[in-house]
Amino acid sequence: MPVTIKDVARAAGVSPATVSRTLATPELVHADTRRRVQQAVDALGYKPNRAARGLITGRTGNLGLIVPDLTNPFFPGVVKGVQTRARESDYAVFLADTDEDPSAEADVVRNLSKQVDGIILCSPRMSEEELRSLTGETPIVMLNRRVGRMPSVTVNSADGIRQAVAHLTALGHRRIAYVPGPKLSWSNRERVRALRQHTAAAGVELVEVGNVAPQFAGGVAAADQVLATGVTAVLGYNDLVALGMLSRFAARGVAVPERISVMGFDDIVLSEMVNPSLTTLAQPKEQTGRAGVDLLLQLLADPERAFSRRELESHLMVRNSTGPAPTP
Amino acid sequence: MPVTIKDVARAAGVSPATVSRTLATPELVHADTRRRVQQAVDALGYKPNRAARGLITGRTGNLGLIVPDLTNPFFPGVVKGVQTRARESDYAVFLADTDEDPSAEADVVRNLSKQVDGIILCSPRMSEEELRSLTGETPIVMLNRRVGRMPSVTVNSADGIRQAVAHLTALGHRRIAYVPGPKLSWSNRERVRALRQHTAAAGVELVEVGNVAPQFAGGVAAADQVLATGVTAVLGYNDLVALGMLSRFAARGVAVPERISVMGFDDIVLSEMVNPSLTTLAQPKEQTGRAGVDLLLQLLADPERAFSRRELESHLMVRNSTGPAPTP
DNA sequence: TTGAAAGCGGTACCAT
DNA sequence: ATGGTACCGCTTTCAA
Repeated sequence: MPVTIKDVARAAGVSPATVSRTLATPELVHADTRRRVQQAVDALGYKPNRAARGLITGRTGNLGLIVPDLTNPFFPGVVKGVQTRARESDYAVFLADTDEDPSAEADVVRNLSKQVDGIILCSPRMSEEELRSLTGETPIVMLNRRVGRMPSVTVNSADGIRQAVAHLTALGHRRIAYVPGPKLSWSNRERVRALRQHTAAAGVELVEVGNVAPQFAGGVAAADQVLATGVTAVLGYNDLVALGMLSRFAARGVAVPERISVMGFDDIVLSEMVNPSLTTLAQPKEQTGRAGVDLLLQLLADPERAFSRRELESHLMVRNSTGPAPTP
Repeated sequence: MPVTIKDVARAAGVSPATVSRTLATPELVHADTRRRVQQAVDALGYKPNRAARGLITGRTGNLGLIVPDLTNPFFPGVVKGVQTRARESDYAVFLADTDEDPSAEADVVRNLSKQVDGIILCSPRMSEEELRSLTGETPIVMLNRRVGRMPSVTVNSADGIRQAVAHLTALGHRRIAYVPGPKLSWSNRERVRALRQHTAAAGVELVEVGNVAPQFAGGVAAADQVLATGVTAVLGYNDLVALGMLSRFAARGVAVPERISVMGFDDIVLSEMVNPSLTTLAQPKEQTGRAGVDLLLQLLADPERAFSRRELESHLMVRNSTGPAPTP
C-alpha cells in the first residue's frame, strides 16, 4: 500500500492534478496551496511512481547500459562513470552483462527498450546491420566503437599509439611486436591500423603475432611467441594481455624491461600493483561512461541532432616495464 | 510509436484482452485464436510494456542491486552473478554504485523501491536502524552482512579463517598480524572475531594493527607498521590491502614469503597475476550474487518466509606468498 | 472462449 | 489558480 498521488491530494485537500503540478510546475500553483501540498508530500513520504508517469509522458527516467563482461577490469570504471553521471541527472540505470555474447546483447536491448529512454551500448563485436536494426527500438549511444552515423563515444587511439610508438623509439627500440585481441573488436582494429601507420612513419618494424583472448591467459599464451620473434618491445591488446606476458616472462626469467619492454592498454588498477608495474596507455574509463550519458541526454533533448560524437584522449602512463628501471 | 497490445489485437482481429490472455494464460484461449494472435505478435515484434503491466499486477519484473564501489574488484563478480541469475528468471537489474556513501544508499533504495520487486543490498556500513526502516519500502536481501532477522547471504568467514590460521601455524608461524579494514564493516568485525578465536585456540599470538582503507594504498601504508611488529605472517583485510603490503615489501627488499608470509581475502583476479602470487581466502563472488537473487525470488513467491538466510563457504587458495617458495 | 469496461498511478488538456 | 476528465498500455473481473 504505497502512498499515491490521491492520498496526497486528499491529505492536502486538493485534486490530484494540483499535486502533480506542485511537483512538476510549481510556478503554476498558488504559494499557499503549494505549501500545503508540499507538507502532505513530506508527511506521507510520497514519491511519484516513475513507471506510471512514464506511461503518459513517454519518459521513463531510466537508461540502459550494456557491457560485454564486467569482470574485465576495464568495464567497472565505465559503469561507474555512467552510474554517477546518470544519478546527477536523476536517472536510474539498468545494467546488463552479456557474457561476451553478441546475440544476447540484441535480446537485452529489445527487452529493455520499453523501460528506458535510451541505451548505452558497449558491444565491440555485434554486426553493424544488427546494430542498426536496434536503433529503431530506442536511442542508442555506442561506446568505444564507431559505426555509421550512430552517436558514439570513442577514444582517440591513433594519438595514444603515436605516443606509445614515440616512447618506445625514443628508448631505442627498432622492432616491436603487437599481440592483438579479438579480430572483430573495433578497438583492436583501430589499434592495428594506427600501429601500422605510426611504426611505418617512424621507420620501425612492426611484428604482429596471432590474435588472443583479451585476457590474462591470452597474454601468457602469446609470450613465448613474442620472445621467439626477437623483438625488444611488445604491446598487448590490453593490460590483461600485457600482464599475462609479464607473468610468463617472469616465469622464464626474462628480465623486464632490460631484455624486453612491455606495454598495455587501459590502465586498469592492476597495472600499477604488479612488479615491475606496467607501462600503459590510459583510457579515460569513467569519463567514457559520463560522456556516454551526456550524449544520450543530449540526444533525448534534441532528437534532431541524431548524429553526434565525442572523442576522448588517452595518455601514456610510463611506468617501469619499459626503459631502464628508475633508480630509487 | 512502439507496437502496443491494441495493434496486435487489431492485426489478429481480436480484443486486447484476448491478446493478453494468449500471452499470460494460453490455455484459456482457443487454439486457432491463439495461433492467429501469436502470428500477429511475431509479425509485429510485439513486446509487452513491463511498466504498464507492473502498474496493474504490482510486479515489475525488475530488481535493484546496490553496491558500495564497483571499482573494488570484489564487486564486479557479485554483480555479474546477480545479473546472470536474474536474467535466467527474466528479471532486469537496476544497478547503483553509491561511492561508499551510506546516506546515498538509503536514497537510492527509496528511489528505486517503486520500480523494483525487491532490492539486493550490499551496504556494509549503513546503520541498523536505517536498514530496518528501509525494509518497509520494498523487500530487501542483504549481502555479506547479517542484521537482525533480515534475509541475507553471507560467507562463513569463521571457517575460512580457521583454514587460514591452520595453514599458517602448520608453516610454523607463531605470531601473526591482521590489518583491519573499516571499523564499521560487518565483514571486518566478523574477521576480527574469528581471528581472535582461532589464534587463541591454536595458541598463536595475534597482533592487530590500525584500521586502514580497504584499498591498495591502505596496504602500502600498513606495511611498515607490520614489519615493525616483528611478526612472520600477516593477513590483510582484503586482497587489495594484501597487495599493497606486497608492493611495499618488494620496495623495501623484504622477501615474501621467506621473511614474511602474506595473505588476503576475496581472491580477486589480481591475486594470481602478481609475483609472488597472493595466498588468499576465496569468497564465492558470483555465487553470492546468484544466491542473493534466489533468496529474493523466494521471498517474493512466499512473503511469509520473511526470514531466510544463506551461508556460503569460502576456501583457502594457497599460492606462493606463504610458505617456502615452490621449486619450479 | 471471447469482449467490454474498469482501473493501476500518474499527467495534460480543457474548462471554470 | 484549480478541478474534472480522458488516456498512457496493460490486466482482470464480469457478462455474454
